Amino acid sequence: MATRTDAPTRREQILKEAARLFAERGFHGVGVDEIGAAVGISGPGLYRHFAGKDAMLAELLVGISGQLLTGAKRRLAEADGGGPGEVLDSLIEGHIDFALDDRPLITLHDRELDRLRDSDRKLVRQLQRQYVELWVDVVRKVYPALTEPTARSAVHSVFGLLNSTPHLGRPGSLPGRGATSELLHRMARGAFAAASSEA
Amino acid sequence: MATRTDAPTRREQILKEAARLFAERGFHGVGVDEIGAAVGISGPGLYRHFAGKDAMLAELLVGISGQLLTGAKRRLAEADGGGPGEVLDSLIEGHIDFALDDRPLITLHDRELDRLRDSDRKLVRQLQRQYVELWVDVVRKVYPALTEPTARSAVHSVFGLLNSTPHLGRPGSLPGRGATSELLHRMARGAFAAASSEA
DNA sequence: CCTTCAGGTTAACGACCGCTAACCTCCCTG
DNA sequence: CAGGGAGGTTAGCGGTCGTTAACCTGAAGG
Repeated sequence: MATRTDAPTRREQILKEAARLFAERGFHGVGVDEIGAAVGISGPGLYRHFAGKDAMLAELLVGISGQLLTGAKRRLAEADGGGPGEVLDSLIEGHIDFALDDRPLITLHDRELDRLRDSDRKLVRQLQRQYVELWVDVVRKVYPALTEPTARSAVHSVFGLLNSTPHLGRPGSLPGRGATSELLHRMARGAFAAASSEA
Repeated sequence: MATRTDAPTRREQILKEAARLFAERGFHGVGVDEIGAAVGISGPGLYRHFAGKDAMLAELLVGISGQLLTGAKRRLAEADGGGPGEVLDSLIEGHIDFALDDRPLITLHDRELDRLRDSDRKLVRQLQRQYVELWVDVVRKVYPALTEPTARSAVHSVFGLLNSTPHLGRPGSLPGRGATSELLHRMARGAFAAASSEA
């Protein structure tokens, strides 16, 4: 991934603001004029950069899913020397970083998927599924007692746990990013361990 | 709570279908005609039962928050003889039951709050806060090592975990309700325990 | 210096949507 | 058997919203 030191393009500004607004008020709750105003231009000016409102949402959601999957694959490759526990820790860390850095995107990720065109929705679903399966494989290596369907349920539930950051109040009310990250990490590991232990 | 054996009223039918549709496509994504069609009448007929579309959402969200809080208070009172661990188990069980039985409502609960009138939103937020504080108190009795802000973050995160049921696929793909409930329960306890353990 | 084009602008159209108005039809009750 | 209210219906109004059309402007390039 090229380190981006250059200023964000207009397209990127639009995507960022659109993500924030969609997350705050929902896709249908935000007008194109508002998105335009958020970047200093007016509504129809957006159409110089995107084919339509739907296209912005599609690019956002595909981007999120792809970014999550790509990051996970990279971490899997990088930590290949370590034990499975370290790989799982790396996956958890990556997901937490994403959830803390891009809260609006995390919110969108499981909220507005149905508004996509069929082809885009299928693509996003496929990327999501790959991401989940990647987690499931790692989790089952760390906790071999878990059956595959149970591991999948556990992974989804831990995603729910990690994605709870938007509900943790505005940054400042929570005890600092580092502490929050550590707390979430410990809880995720604890949840997996408990899922694996016999009833 | 009176045991309801009588048939659901038209109002209740409408609320149930509206909840399902709102959860599926978002508040702004559903038209009044669709809600009417879902109960066999046409759009404007709804206005014999509700002041408007907003009123349906308000009644749903206030109802959810109130139901959760009331149930939690009842469980707290009933299990007062037992240890704090049993009380926490009871709270977890109640929340899981609700999440499994009323998936659309759980989805709405943290998704459409901003569409409410100020007064309704304040009411819902107050009920939610009471519910959280009730959990925080119980959790801190079971895990005294937890500071209050940490316990609150942990509670929010466990809600995220328990509310993940809508993402677990349609009922049938998951290993049965009892097993799912037990898995979520174990994971929630494991997450709290891990939150409490030193880093 | 003229052209071109990227990236804006405002005006306006067409569709949709929440809601009201006006009307209809049972069913219950005095 | 009047009549009135509960619970529907359809027609239509008013506003909003996504999108397009038409036009403008400043900077780059030959």
